[in-house]
Amino acid sequence: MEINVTLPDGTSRRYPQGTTFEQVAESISSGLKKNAVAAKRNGKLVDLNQPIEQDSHIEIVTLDSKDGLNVYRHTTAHIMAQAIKRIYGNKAVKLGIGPVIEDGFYYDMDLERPLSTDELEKIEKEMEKVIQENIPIVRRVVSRAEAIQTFEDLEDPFKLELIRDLPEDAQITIYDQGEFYDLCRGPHLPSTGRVKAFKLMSVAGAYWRGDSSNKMLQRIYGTSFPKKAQLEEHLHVLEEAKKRDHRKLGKELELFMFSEEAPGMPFFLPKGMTIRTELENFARELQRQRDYDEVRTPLMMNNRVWEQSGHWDHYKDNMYFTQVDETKFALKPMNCPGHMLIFKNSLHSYRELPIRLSEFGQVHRHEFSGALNGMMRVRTFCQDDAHLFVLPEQIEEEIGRIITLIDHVYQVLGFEYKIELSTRPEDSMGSEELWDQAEKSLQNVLDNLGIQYVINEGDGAFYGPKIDFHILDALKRSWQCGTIQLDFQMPEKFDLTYIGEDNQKHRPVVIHRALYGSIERFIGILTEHFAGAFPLWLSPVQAKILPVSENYLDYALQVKSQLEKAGIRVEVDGRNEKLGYKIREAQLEKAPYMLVLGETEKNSDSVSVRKRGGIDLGTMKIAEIIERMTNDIHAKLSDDMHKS
RNA sequence: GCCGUUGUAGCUCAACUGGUAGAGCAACUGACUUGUAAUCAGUAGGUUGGGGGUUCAAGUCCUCUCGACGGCACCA
Repeated sequence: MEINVTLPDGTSRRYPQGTTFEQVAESISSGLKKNAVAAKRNGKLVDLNQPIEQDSHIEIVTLDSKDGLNVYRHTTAHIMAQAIKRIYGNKAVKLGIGPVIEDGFYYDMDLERPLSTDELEKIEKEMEKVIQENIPIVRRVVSRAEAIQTFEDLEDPFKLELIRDLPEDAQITIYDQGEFYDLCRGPHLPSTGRVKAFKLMSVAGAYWRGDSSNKMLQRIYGTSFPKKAQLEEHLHVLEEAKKRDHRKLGKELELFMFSEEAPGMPFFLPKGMTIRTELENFARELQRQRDYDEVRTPLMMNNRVWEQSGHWDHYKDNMYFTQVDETKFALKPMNCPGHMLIFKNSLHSYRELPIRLSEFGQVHRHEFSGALNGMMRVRTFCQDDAHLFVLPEQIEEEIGRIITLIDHVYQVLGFEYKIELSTRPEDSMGSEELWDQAEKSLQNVLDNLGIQYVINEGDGAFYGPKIDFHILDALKRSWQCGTIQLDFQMPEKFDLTYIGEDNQKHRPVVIHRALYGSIERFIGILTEHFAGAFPLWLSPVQAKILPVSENYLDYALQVKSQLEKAGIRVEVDGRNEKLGYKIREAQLEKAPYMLVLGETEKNSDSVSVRKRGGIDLGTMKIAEIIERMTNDIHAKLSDDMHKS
């Protein structure tokens, strides 16, 4: 009997019933057979060696596709599990789950003792053997009873738990791979010999099923690629990312530091502080133009404020407290309550709204020690925060204006970004109606502006839904920075009112927003994004003046003072060193401009200009270089955006 | 917080199985007076993160503790 097989391009072919996907691939071309790793039947991934019993839409999955790569990596994970069981004993290794992730795979397992990094090499060697043996990988459908029996015999509690949780009608499959077998949905490569390049990356602890009340298993991370060169390339990219690590660059470039005396709390060094001030002033100026009023509120307030706002209920475990004169105070973990108190400080007419209060507000949040990470995750940071008190009918327009503002900031810095809409979390405050209304408004604004976004279910703040901005850095990593949150709760909690046209009290709506999010973290992101070579306007030292010998120090200082008068940040390297040495250091410090001067320059009121990266702009008059630099500084140009 | 790794001079790193801490760079001093990515010589620099223990002897072994790193969990 023959069946009808439809291929992705719409053509259909006839095959005898029971023909395998691999045979179909072979019938199309031998190249396709060679590249095939799995197949799709009516959109569902299946093994190549499965027979086709009915008319189907099929697709041969090759290594070039994401699905193909995932199958390849998943098989690598099984090979790793097999190798580990060979080394440490079949029953001594209890397997958890071993899925594919972004750049590779991992397998969680319970072993008697912790694995060391040296042991990874041993495991890699054994994996190499498994691959050499080119063991066929065979799918086997089993009954629930058989499956339970199999893993009871193996004394593997995790697999038994997985089987127990499978739906009643689920088809249970086991993949056999020589002496090794594993509960698995599949599909897999036809045999172990197909894996060409892999590497085990690291071991780490991971809770069984991601639940911190469960046992901690050992997770082994690895990756694999169809070609050795691709693996090399991947490892190279990781190396490059390491070079850009903001913790390393922050130390080398003297931007910020950390001390044991204040874990997770950054110290800004003079150069880092310059960057921070520039970022703040940039935002400050944009906000000034958009009718924001800047304020500053206390770092700590009476605990009852936090009880009133709901922060205490939701976040007391992450707040810092102090007690003075019998009064319990809390360090602010957010700025909103302070701004609510400012709003309440006076009576407001509907004519005044929207009122936009901004603050560079330093907040403290007690993060778990294991969560800390350089500037990216800290225990104190500055939010470029603002709260907009608006009439209900002003919500959409105000949000639209904030979106435009954030877009402008990211464009100046050269960031692409993505938008997410986060909706009501489980642990939320207030009525369902208000939440629905708030979510609807945010959605409306985005839809009306024709903005693409994805919905992040249940990820909103406890007091309201939010629009999050995720920037993509130079290495295409995504970071949540800007945020716009719509809040009907705080106005209730603080009983905020304005006097309406009808002379009655009405409740305003609050919009929380941040452009950078955390300034500390944003600086960390910028450091990695620019690999420390900040755009001119952000550079701590914009020009480094390099006299060719000590004899020209006086002239160097003259030039310095002229540039300083023009508002340019300059340093003179007056040390008794050769020019090449000073250039090398200025380059390592990533100064955007190096101004070399000696006899010729001194006699002509000029400097010899070398740009960061070695581009020689030749000799320029002092006035010329000042004009060029001040123009670029004001235009906030990035290196790659410069016209000449 | 949990699992694992780790902590030596300002920085980057060395010191075999326990035998009394060393190099490069930086700093300082001097010589050279320098033209586009490292001039030469000399000097100084450390209770080996901190506490306790084992030992004739601890950077090295044990223990407690603090920090950092890689993950997990958490992330208003």
